[in-house]
Amino acid sequence: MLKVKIKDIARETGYSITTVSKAFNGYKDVSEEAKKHILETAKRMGYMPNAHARSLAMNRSYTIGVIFDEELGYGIRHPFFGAVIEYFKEAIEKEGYDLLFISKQIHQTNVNSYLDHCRQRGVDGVFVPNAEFESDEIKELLVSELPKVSIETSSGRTNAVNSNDYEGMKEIVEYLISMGHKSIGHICSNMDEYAGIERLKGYEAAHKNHQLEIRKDYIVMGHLYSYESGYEAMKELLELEDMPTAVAVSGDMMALGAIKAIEEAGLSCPGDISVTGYDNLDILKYMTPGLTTIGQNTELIGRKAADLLLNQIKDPLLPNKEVIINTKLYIRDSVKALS
Amino acid sequence: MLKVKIKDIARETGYSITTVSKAFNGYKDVSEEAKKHILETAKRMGYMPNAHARSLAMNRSYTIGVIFDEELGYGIRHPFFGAVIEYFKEAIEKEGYDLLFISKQIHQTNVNSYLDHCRQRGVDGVFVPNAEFESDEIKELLVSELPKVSIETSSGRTNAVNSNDYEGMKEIVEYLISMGHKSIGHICSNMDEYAGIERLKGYEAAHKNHQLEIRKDYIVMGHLYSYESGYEAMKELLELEDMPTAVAVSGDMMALGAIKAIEEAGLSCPGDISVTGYDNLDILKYMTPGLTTIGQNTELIGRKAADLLLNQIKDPLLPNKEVIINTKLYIRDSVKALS
DNA sequence: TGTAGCACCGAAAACGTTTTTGAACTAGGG
DNA sequence: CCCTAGTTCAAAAACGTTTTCGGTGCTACA
Repeated sequence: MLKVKIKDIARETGYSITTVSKAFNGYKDVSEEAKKHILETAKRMGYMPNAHARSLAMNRSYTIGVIFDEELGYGIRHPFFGAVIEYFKEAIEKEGYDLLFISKQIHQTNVNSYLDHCRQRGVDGVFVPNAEFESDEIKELLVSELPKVSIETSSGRTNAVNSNDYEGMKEIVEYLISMGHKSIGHICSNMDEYAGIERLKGYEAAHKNHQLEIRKDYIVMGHLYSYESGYEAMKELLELEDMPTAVAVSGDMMALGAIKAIEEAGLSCPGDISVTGYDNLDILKYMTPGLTTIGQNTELIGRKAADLLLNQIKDPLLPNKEVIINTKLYIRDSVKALS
Repeated sequence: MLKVKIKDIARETGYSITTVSKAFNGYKDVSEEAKKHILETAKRMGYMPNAHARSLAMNRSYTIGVIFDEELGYGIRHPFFGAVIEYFKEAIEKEGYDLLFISKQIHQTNVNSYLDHCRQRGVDGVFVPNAEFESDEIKELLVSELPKVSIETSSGRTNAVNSNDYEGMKEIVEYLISMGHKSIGHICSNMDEYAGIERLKGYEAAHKNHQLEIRKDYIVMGHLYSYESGYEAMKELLELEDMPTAVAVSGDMMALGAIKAIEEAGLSCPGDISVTGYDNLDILKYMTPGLTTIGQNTELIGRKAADLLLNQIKDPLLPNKEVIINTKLYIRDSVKALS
């Protein structure tokens, strides 16, 4: 009852297994009549191909593996990567692929590597959103022969899609400058990651472009984009004799923490100190003061990543590509104009 | 080079294919010596089993499908379901299963049903977080023979894990009452969903318990938990001659919208009107006023769902179960005590 | 009439496993 | 010395497809 297979349709229609299979797969050497007959009975009998058998025979699974390790333990809930993964998923689904989450464990096998797991599952390609989180595991994967695409890396080893973090931070700092700010602090994120490095460079570039001095003591480290680290970092800045009039923060959560610190010190944002964020979290538009920030185009990033990967799957000889997606400045109320 | 298979190990060790396979799968009829020899050469040669071949032979894929349709277009980013899926994923991965997202489309086949897709992919079980979103597609799936588990349903057709939405709303409304409030509004969410219905019941139960009148005009509909719908709903309440002193809102985003409406009317929360939310979004703890709300235990929900499903996969005769997970009240500053 | 080409079809090998069945051998008990 | 039971192994079928290769019959053309 359950499970009708090609053989059943062959028997029912009188054609051979070969012909039935061909009818499904668009081969030219099957007559219109046969094709119609086969397709109809297939439908009537509720036939559906067995993906495992198919993958085995074709060495092709129409499955994309996603490998997502990150330090915060957010997993899928990570506001940036979660969004990117969602859009990536939508894009590959449109092409008939399914998304498979690859874990380190695998059933009843002493395999403990992402790469092994991918090979075992026979995925057609891999998506590594957070490739910067460089365990040996990930490295091994990145140098493998599998078609793959990553986000926020730049190495030539993989297809990559990056946010233009350099320009993004440069733009928002120049916006601060245009609003009359001359002493601008920077709360940055981890310096072992693409994003953190690029954003700091952008901060510095904006200063150079406008002949502003870059002060070491105005640059303070945050950690993992957390609210708490933003709060602590801001406290450091507040202790300075000549505090900055504005702070460009490298993440929205950190910016919120920074604002909290400002308010606790009896000051106000933007009244006394202007603050900008980075990420454009969904929730921001509902908060007061509305945080001026840089938004990354997660939708385009996800879609573009899917593009690159799918293309390379279709044509494995395609060289790796890197594309850069522009960011966008969202102006709200957390920056005061200085006269 | 690439792809070493059982046959290669058989040739290398001198044992048969059968014995090699058995060595891997813990069969008793292979000597310790043989087993050791086989395992060692397998490791040396970098062997890994082909999951597709395995699935084909065993009719078992160690893959769980997740079907997630929701009306907001958030997908994975949905704050509640995203979290549940993440914890579910972690739980099944621990048992050696992988998570496969099931889309409606499938490669080169005119299949347009979730159920078909699941069968085609040969998943061992299905996770349907948002089963309440009842398209025919989903219904067809829910009555199928596949092991499955859902969230926020109650039908007996599937294993189900539910938040105790009834008790949750009852608790927070009773908290409002304990703070001296006697006229309490309710902004509710969609009435065609489990959560909306249960929460309204909880609101009413709290009133009955304390002999408070339930006023029809105090209950106003929100839509899809959106900020905007909360804003609009609150405006309706504000137009009443005798406004409530507190409003129990059925979702945090709607609550934020409600607060916005209150402030726009020149009133303050909690000064003039107290507001409570539902969901305990991560971001809330960083906002002012801190929203008093009910948190759902997404971690436990996800883990429990995994439990139920995995158990039924191991023993398909197991009857469907429903479990209820308790919620938790988070008291912050959006409720004023009335004297 | 012979032949080249075309349209249609099927046999069989291949994909890489698991699992059933039974064979060969060993040891132990009578 | 025979029989039984236990241990270790291998042959082969099965899982459900795809794909290569060759075969048949027909048409058209020289």
